[in-house]
Amino acid sequence: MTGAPIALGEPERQRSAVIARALSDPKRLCVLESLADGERSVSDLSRDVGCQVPNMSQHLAVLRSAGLVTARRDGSTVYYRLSDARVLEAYRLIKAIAG
Amino acid sequence: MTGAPIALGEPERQRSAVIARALSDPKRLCVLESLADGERSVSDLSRDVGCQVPNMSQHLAVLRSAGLVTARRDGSTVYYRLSDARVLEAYRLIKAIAG
DNA sequence: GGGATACTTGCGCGTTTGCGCAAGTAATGT
DNA sequence: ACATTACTTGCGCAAACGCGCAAGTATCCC
Repeated sequence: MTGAPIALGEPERQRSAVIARALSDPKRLCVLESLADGERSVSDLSRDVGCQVPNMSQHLAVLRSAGLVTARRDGSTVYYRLSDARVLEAYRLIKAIAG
Repeated sequence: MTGAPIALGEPERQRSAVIARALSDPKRLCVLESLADGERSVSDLSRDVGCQVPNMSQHLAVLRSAGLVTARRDGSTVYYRLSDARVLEAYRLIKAIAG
């Protein structure tokens, strides 16, 4: 027995929370918008979003560990792309709710 | 002119970020699940989720200020309900992405 | 190997978050 | 008025976040 009220499905809620958290920063949303057109390098994104490269790298790490983006290495540059079209779906829905 | 790269649509991204942030906590997601069946009082939710009443009140304040839930007072008890069906839509999408 | 470019990681700092607990407000009943 | 129930708000603290900056790793070219 659990003892706790609604322990069932907790790990699933936890993973959902991680995804929502990844979406909870304007710069990261900006990244998703840029990636909507296709894959981009870290420096491209850094330029698009308007932040320093290390900062962008950290934001991408958050998105990546939430499973929202995927990295592909080509030579010395790393290209990121959306790992799932539903991510944009979710963002659009949230924007719609935001009105 | 802005000077900053992608300043356009920033306020909209900000509002979207606030909504995503509201969805980024397991207990708050749990609240949404409870509210999916209809309105519930603060103490009901506190029991469902398994936390203290003041803590629940704070979580509800986050959801409310993000515009995801609405409060209705009946006598001394306050009932909360989802303010928009699309909120559940968004949660379902996120769960789907979480796999 | 040496140097340049592209990205990641570690560190320090100020801000925000979630929590428990106490105190405050609001409405009901006696 | 007093007590009770229902909820909100303030406070203090530990943990997490976002950021800038320096240092590290990786890849390419000469």
